[in-house]
Amino acid sequence: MRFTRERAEILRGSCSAGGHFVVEALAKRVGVSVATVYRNLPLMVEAGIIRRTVDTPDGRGAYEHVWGREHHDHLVCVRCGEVVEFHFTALEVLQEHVAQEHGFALMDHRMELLGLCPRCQEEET
Amino acid sequence: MRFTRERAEILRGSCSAGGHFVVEALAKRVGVSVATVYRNLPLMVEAGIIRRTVDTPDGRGAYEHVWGREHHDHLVCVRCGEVVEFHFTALEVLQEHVAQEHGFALMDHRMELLGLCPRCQEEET
DNA sequence: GTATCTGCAAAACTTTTGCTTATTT
DNA sequence: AAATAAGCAAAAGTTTTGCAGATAC
Repeated sequence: MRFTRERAEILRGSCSAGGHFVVEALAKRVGVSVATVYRNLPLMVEAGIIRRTVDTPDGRGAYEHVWGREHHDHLVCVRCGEVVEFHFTALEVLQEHVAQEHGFALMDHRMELLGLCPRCQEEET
Repeated sequence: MRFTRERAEILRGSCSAGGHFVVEALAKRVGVSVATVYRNLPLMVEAGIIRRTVDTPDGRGAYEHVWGREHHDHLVCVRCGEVVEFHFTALEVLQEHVAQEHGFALMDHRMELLGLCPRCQEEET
């Protein structure tokens, strides 16, 4: 496993822009081909540096950089698309509880809360 | 908004097979073109009859029928893909709490717990 | 009868892959 | 030097769309 310029760029690029990205934009931003990004993403996901999120309403894969960051989940505004990160330990404790109740060994989770952000609620008049 | 044979088939078909489906399979099963399924899904999602889930590890859109069913979320086995539905009110209460804390008007959520199902844990020897 | 819907085939996109050239070690 | 990685371009998939013919109302 080599440490190439492209991999360095992908890592660096995935940190900026709030850590959230879609493949095409990232590739363009850091000047690496999409093929290379697509080939490397699974490795980085495997390595725990990046994880796949579910943020895009359209079908595109969205990812985020999680290297050295606290785990968090997302609040997403269904109107304007704003994404707010949150972390709430009690939720995770209950998730663990549910998993155990069903005999599952919990490894990860994905959670998105969908609603209207404060700004869009006002415009909702 | 007309009630066509195709729409009836899509609704009927979305109930069977455990209520979970991907578009191509549903279309084939009920004998309706994929184009028609794709055109109708958004309407049915809007109507609250169907919702988009996140079950497929590959990029395909997965859906489930939720008409008259209790709300639930999913435990997914990362090895064999088994899906178990669960509902745990306390989790939802906390989600509402988190949303309010950020000023969001919560409308929906998606949650998947990923882990190893009991059977795959045994084989994990 | 007319407005709405369906199916087909083409188009638009996203993601994967084969192969050649470049680069890391 | 050898083995791995990148880029390009083609391929494989999924989802969307234009249009002609069919259908519900």
